[in-house]
Amino acid sequence: MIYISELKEYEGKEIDLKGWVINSRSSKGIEFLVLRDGTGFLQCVVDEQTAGQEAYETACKLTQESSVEMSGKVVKDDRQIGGYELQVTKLKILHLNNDNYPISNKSHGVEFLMNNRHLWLRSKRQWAIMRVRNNIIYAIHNFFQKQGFVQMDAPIFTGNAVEGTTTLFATEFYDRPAYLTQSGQLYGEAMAMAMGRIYTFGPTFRAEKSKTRRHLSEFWMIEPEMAFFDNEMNMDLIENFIKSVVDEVMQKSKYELEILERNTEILKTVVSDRFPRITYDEAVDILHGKKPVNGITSIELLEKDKMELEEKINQIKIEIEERENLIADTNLKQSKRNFIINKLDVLKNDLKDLEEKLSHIPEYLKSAKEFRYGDDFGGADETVLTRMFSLPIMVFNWPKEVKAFYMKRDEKNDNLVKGVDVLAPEGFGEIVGGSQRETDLDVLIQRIKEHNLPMEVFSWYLDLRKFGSVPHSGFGLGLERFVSWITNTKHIRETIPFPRMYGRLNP
RNA sequence: UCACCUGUAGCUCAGUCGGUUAGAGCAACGGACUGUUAAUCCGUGGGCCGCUGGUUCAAGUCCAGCCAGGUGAGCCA
Repeated sequence: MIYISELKEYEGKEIDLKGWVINSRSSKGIEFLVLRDGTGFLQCVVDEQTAGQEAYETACKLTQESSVEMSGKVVKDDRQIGGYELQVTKLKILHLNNDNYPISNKSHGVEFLMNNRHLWLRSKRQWAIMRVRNNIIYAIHNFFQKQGFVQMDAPIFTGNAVEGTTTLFATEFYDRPAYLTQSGQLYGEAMAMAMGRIYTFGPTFRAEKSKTRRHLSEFWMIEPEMAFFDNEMNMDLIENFIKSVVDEVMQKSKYELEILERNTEILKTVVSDRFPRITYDEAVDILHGKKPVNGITSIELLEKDKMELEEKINQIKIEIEERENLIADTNLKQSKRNFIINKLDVLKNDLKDLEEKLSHIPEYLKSAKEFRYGDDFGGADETVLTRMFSLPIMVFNWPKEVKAFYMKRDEKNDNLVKGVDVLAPEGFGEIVGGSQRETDLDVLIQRIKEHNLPMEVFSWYLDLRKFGSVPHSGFGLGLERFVSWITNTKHIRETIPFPRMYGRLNP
């Protein structure tokens, strides 16, 4: 058996394939079947003349997502997606679907697709996202393993909230209350003191009732932790890591990124250009419009975006009016009229989207202008900041109030901690949060008290500062947010096979 | 938890000022067409207008409550 991904080795040869029919088109005496086999997509032509009457009649019976087995000749054809097509000589049905396949080749709403997630995964776009996800996971392991990091698994059951801020999923552990982990970091620090450099790669749970395109209740996180690393080295590692993964994925997932219509020019600059590194103070100045980037301030850029949007909206409104005048003509042929009405629906949807975008801009402006020094960045602020750059940006030196207790304070300014957030461009927001960790026992005890955290839970963690305490740093990367950005998928729910989010436990 | 938006055929959506028998495209089914790319063209079937109550001579349309979903805020990766 041959897979579609291997076709270029079999040009002109007769091969056997197995797969599912995703679409069929017919003409008299000729049937076009689009086949998928998990490795790719291929148009198969069943011509009554060459394949024979029996195969042709079988082909005519086929319904969407029926499974088949076929033989045929591989022919180069530049018009096709993969560059090849199959001229079928033999065709056998493995399973003919009696019921209609729910997901058609037309548009569907999110709720319907999510209810049919188990079938939706077969669709081309979902297939491509999952393949890229796989290559990202592989590239992540590759990067760390090549450098000698040790992969470790942190426990999923935990006794207490690590940071005390987020809501955890409560469960039960032999009649005792327990929680599902929200981070493996503290355990990662312990392992780093044993192994030098480690990384975790596992599930993380947050019981936040957020319903946004950036949140999941269950997601996968990569958390490296390195002994003898300060925050500078940490930032260097983060940047090299992201560059390396993006580079590898671009090489391995060319076809998938093409299906996803990903602009790879931006990804190329991610690999080649240095990421902007700005302090929290500088980020605030940018938000306030005091500090221009590439000759333009945030306020000016937003005003420009607003004008461009308004122009587009006007254009669409004119188009809608023109078409409405056309269908007012009662002599118009019915089919022509329907066609125009469909086009109108599309235009109205576009208009709705653009108007929604436009309506957010005043919020962005307000949020940016009125941002209070010392606060954490909200979604609107992140959007404004990343809009200023085309590369991921690293924001470092944060006010201690908005960050976790374990972050190392800045020797030069006691109000700041050595944390770093990486914000992905193109509106994708925070993908990495990291920091140098506090190494001083007394300072750490003080911080735990300040954050009102239960001291007894941290006794083993404090041991790490009692015995051979060393400077160390680490970070956490949200896998699904990373996949969202690389694949240019607006909603995080499409980047994991079966998302668990507020209001969604099935399928 | 709060704010805004949505719920009409299997799917995506129209439905004007409350007024006759509820509309289209796609999908399904039947037919035409020998190279289609979400093919096209002709035809057929398909409805608890989210649920409950209210206003009215009359409700898909107006009002209230509930349910479900979407987007954002908070929180975060």
